[in-house]
Amino acid sequence: MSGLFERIHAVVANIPEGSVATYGQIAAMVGCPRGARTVVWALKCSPPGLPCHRVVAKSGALAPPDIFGGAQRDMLEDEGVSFLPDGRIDMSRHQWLPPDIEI
DNA sequence: CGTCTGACGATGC
DNA sequence: GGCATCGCCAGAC
Repeated sequence: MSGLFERIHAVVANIPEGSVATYGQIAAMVGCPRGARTVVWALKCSPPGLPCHRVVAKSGALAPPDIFGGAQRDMLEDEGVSFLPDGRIDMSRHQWLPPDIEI
């Protein structure tokens, strides 16, 4: 795990179904409290199999439609995530509370 | 080494 | 509460 890059992927891979994490939250978990944008970059280079659709903005807003072809909301709803009328995630219900910090 | 990129976050208006 | 701006970080070139 030499790179922050790989730690970010490890954390994202541990987000359970039915929960979501924010960019800033993940950044903090890997030791970069203000590295939200680094997480964005890391997800851009995310390997296949990584549930990057479970990473959203702190406000509950999803990624732009072209990123997941508009399927992000479907995938999340399929996992049990509920949405507000705004089209944003109900963060108070679904934001991931990590049981243990990933090293 | 300087510059650019990114799906953000906090702040200020 | 929504929008604009600045800040922030790491990897690619």
